[in-house]
Amino acid sequence: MHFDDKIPIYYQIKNHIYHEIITGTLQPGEKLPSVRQLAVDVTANVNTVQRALSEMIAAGIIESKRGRGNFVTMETTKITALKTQLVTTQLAHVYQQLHALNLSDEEILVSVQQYIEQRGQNK
Amino acid sequence: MHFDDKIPIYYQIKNHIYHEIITGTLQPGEKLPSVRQLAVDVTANVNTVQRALSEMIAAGIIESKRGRGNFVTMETTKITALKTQLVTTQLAHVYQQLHALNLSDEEILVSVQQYIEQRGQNK
DNA sequence: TATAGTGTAATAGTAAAATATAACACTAGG
DNA sequence: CCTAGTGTTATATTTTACTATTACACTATA
Repeated sequence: MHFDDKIPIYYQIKNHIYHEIITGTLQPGEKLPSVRQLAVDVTANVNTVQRALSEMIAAGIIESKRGRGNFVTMETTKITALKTQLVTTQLAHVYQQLHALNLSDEEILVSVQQYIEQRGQNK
Repeated sequence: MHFDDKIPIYYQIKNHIYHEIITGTLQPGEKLPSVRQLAVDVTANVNTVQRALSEMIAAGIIESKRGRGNFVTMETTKITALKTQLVTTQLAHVYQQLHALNLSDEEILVSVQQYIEQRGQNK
């Protein structure tokens, strides 16, 4: 797995798994790979994976069953809530950043639109 | 200055000064505060500030004159190029993230629009 | 020419993340 | 009951960013 060296690995692992849950790669109730297997998958240490998992367990997205494995929550409301939370975080961040670069609300919207259009052409 | 503990301080300082240059708080050719003063301003160490400055110097945005101070480049083309580069980076990042959350191009655009609208109301 | 202000760099120490490794606790299945 | 597979935890070590401190190099000016 590719890591951004400006962000803690455990944090990136957490985000990675969250994405898999939200996109349905990991279904509600599904068992995750074992922590040892996950460590191999993402090329990180077991303790680092465990730290990521611990936060997801604390957030109620993952349920841990000792001796059996880690499972995605069956409460789909939690998952949709997670998605909106992540989306909002992203929007707030980019808005704040572009605003700090002196772009008006209108300019922000247009720049997003243009980025998407231009991106469609280069494909 | 407020720091995000998930991102290196020197990196945040660099971004902070870039923003000041782009918004015109720091004009082309203008002298920056001394490294020691900057360290006080942003509540960080001189070496950390210096690391941020070094990268900006390497990027050609800041010119360093030993014994005199650090100065914003007079080449305004470099500054406008920097702005577009920073904006594009932000757009690419948020697009990639939202796309990874399974949002279509259309949904991304709408969500940005809604975020801005809703934000206007809460003010 | 002396001095204050500037950038630059080196050293040593601290803190946090990540690693390697091992051990412990529990579960399921043969 | 034993064993393999699971989560959990602990220890020691390494790495990196950051800090504190000091020293050096250069510039302007009183």
